[in-house]
Amino acid sequence: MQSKSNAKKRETTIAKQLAEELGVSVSTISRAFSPRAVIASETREKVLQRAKELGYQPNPFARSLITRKTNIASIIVSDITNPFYPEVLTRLTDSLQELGLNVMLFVSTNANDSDNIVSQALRYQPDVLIALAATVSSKAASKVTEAGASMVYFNRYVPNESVYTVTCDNYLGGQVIADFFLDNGCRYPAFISGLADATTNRERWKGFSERWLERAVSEPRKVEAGRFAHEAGFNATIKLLAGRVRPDAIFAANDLLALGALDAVQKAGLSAPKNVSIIGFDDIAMASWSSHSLTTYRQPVNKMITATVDIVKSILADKAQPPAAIHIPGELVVRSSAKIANMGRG
Amino acid sequence: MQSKSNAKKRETTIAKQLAEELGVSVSTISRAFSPRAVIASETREKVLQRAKELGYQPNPFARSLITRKTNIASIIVSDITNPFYPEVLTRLTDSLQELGLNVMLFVSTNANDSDNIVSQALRYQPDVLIALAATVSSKAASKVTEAGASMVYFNRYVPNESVYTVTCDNYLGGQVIADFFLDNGCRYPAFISGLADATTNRERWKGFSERWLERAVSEPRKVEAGRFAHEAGFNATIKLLAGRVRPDAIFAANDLLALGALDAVQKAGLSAPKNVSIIGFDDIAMASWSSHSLTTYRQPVNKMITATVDIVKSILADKAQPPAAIHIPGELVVRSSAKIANMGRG
DNA sequence: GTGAAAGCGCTAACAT
DNA sequence: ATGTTAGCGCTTTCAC
Repeated sequence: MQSKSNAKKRETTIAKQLAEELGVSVSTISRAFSPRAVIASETREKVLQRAKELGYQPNPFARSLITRKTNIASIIVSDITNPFYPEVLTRLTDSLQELGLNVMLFVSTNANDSDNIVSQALRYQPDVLIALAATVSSKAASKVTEAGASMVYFNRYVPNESVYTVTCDNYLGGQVIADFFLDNGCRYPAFISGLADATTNRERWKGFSERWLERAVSEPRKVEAGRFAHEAGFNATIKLLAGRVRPDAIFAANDLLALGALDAVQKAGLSAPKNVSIIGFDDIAMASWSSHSLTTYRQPVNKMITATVDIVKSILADKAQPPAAIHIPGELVVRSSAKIANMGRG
Repeated sequence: MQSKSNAKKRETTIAKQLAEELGVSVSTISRAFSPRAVIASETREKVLQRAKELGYQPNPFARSLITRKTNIASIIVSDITNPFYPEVLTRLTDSLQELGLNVMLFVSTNANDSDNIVSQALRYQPDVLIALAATVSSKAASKVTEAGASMVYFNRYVPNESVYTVTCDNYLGGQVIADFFLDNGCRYPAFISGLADATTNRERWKGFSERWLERAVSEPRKVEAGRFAHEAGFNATIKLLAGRVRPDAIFAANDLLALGALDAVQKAGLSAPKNVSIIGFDDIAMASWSSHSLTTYRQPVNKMITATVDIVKSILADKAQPPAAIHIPGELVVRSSAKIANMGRG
């Protein structure tokens, strides 16, 4: 049957053609494409130019079969409904591309799947793996090290394991927000928790509640929204407002939850910051829209990406770098969803 | 220097080990992993099980070097600030994974780059390329065909070229929105245009303006926002409202623009739908939030993804499938940002 | 500085 | 049903 459409038959490979046409050997062609190979620069020029005309580039599969470097970075994400991540994903990919890495993308839809997805990713022997907002089981994590690969966790922290981690300083963020509420006269704080297991969620709560208890007697309430989503934040807040003591300060584990909280407050006939102050976490684009004007703790995306890329570079250079956890401070962006006390000047 | 960290030295390859241990040849190992190869099922079982224990999987590079199938799908995206696309990206990736394809991700940051990015993608000889919300030059497009690969355009239309295209029926959407405005008594329509070159943008405007002119005498105004972004929609609307004749109906080329328009209307001391009706396009998650409650034309994401995956399947099965353009109708989701006329019943 | 030869890990004829 | 052989497209010793 084999119709004519099977274009790739036997055309003596472009590389060989090229070699013949230029009167050199295939090795020379190869050397022309290896920046560090010894070759007369004129020869290289000649080869490279003609190759460009022909649209020839060395086959990366054949190449990595022998070099044992794939130039592949695998990014593993779980479901990214949070608008914070798409930007991170594209910018990270862009940066990695500039490093000469090609990105393979793996999404793990349900948490159970993550182990599976990791071994899938490992098949391509990536030079480096990056877990983006994905929680990876320690079983899967050890598979990675077994395979001799390195993994960088972006915005997830793996406790008790020696791994590369880049996160915003979530604990500090929680503290800063507690301070802000306290400094501005709030008394009855509540925390809306997103994905309970996520380390981001836990650290933010930890910083917030610990700082609060250091400075005040009241204890922050905590309500589980279950997910990082607008609707979840909305529902949690409705529940919160129906309680006996209405909170006057709500810290939501991320902006999506906080925006849900804002809507719930309005739905309840109240308003922020008049009746209740609301602060989120991330500083996604929507937070600054005038319809929301959300006070939030901004994640230092640029620095986080730079730090990640630096780690990747060091891994590429020498796998023996010791893993380190990097926590980068963000900054509180004050908008109108949280009240500011009238404090006398001077 | 070569420190000990260079874990991969010479361990006779797992495949050979396996073969020896099981007393079979490497070909048999290979056959066990080829679902359609002839091999005794017991032998296969035996191999597969032991392989699993050892964590062995065939090296995809070596494999595709000979099979000339890479099992790779390359997705090319441009900057995806529109929250519509992350979801598409992850779900598409997920579906492709289920098909046994691995996804390579390429982002083209500035438009000039797109040609470059395409040839980058082509190096890996993907079984199929998918352009996601990315405008690819026809030069780059022909490179793809030259390389014997197939490309599917998601939400972009390439005029005058025979390619695989899956889009929402943008023209129809524009018409439906014009009809809605007209049926509900609007008289002075305006269109907020996003990325002027994007085919989505153009088709929506075309459907909208043509239908309007069919049914009414007034001609829709059109203002260029330049990008698909909240701020751009905001600014465009401010300009629009400052004009001599204030529009009573605004169709924004996508939801992000429409949400910006909503904020601008409020900023101007007006309100939707009282003073002006606003309709967007996409139905992103935020559109349904009570703080926005945006009437919008919903893109049939599920169907669009399914259609794309179906095309990919057919390409995988036989490259000679004739290219086709698929335009899938969406549906108008009526919320409170656009007024509904009191029309008598019965 | 360059060519010849070997071989990366695998699959696909061709035997048996 | 399985083993043997050849070779995918490249890089890398090793000669020269």
